[in-house]
Amino acid sequence: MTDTRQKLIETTKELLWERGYEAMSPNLVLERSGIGKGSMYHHFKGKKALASAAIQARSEELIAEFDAEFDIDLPLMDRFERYLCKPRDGLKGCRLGRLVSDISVTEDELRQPISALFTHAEQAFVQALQVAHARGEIELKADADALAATLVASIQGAFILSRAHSDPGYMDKVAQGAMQCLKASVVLR
Amino acid sequence: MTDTRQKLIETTKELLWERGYEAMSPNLVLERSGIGKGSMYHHFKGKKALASAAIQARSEELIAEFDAEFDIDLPLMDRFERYLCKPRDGLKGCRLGRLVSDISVTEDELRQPISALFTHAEQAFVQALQVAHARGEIELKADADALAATLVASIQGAFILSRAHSDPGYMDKVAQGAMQCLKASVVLR
DNA sequence: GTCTATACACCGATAGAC
DNA sequence: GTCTATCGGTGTATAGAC
Repeated sequence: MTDTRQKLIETTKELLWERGYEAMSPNLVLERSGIGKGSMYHHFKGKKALASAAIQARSEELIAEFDAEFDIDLPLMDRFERYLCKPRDGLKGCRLGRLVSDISVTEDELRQPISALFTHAEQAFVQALQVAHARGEIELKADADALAATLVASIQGAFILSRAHSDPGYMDKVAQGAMQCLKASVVLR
Repeated sequence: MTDTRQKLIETTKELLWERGYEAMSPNLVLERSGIGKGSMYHHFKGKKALASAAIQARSEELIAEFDAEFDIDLPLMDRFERYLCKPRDGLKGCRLGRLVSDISVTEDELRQPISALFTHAEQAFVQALQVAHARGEIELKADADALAATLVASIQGAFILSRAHSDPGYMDKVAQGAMQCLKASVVLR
């Protein structure tokens, strides 16, 4: 059934988030989903194919989520604040970003959908800044490309700090810092 | 010999950097170092103890490295620039930061030396900003704590983006962005 | 399509000779 | 202290009945 396939993907998404690629095993997926081994290998060639489908699905999901939150009719700075300061569970890590530490992900082409998500966010930020600038609404004290990458990086780094210190409060702390930096770098006219 | 012990730690540091904790195995350490299994288990109780020693050593090393680069007699902004823009191999990831994605690291107390490194850097940044502020050398447009955390997070995030895009150029891009943000947030008087 | 049984490699760890 | 041999467990994958 396509239902079985979907359940395998959902369970794999969960486990990749919790444990990353290396520490996630097909056996765990089967145990948690209650699906049998034969079913899994009927739908997917192996662990890598299963993870690939899950990562692809997660990427599409997060891109849609991003658009719903950022690509919206609000003043520029409100859009950034909405994105930067939205609630995130720092201790769990980024659903996709956490995976790039796994050697099997960066070596294979499993990283492609992760790259796509970050590219999407960066481009949306650059676009928003450039449009506002072209309209004469803002003056930029920083390069739009570099600023966009830095904002995305800040959030990813916030997850790292949260997990390192085992303190979810770092998400807000960094979000505040990033927001203050952004306000200092973008002069409204 | 204490030499064997040291070689085990050095090899483990390398492998933790390359593969993280989950994907690093004692067998790999032994193979690469040419040391026998019995030796390893003579010096260390097990994989976790070996990794713990390696992480502890790496943390001390990176703290010393940080001090040599940042805690230095230069103008404030030069010190930040020195730290933010120093050459880093983005594709390899942060020698310690990359480990917090591993569930075994964050669950156990292996994360303690990693937390210590980040705390050290954050406090040094806060200290530097506060001293300069107290001396009336700068005016701060952002909270020092939040700014410090954001700078550290940016670098960690830059590693994530570099690996996700498989593009080492993101290290410089984010460093530039962070530097511009910093300059916009810290007004020299 | 789904299940159980099984194969085979590797993992972390131990035993015991030297 | 160091080595080799080996253990029990688990990971990924396959076989083959239903």
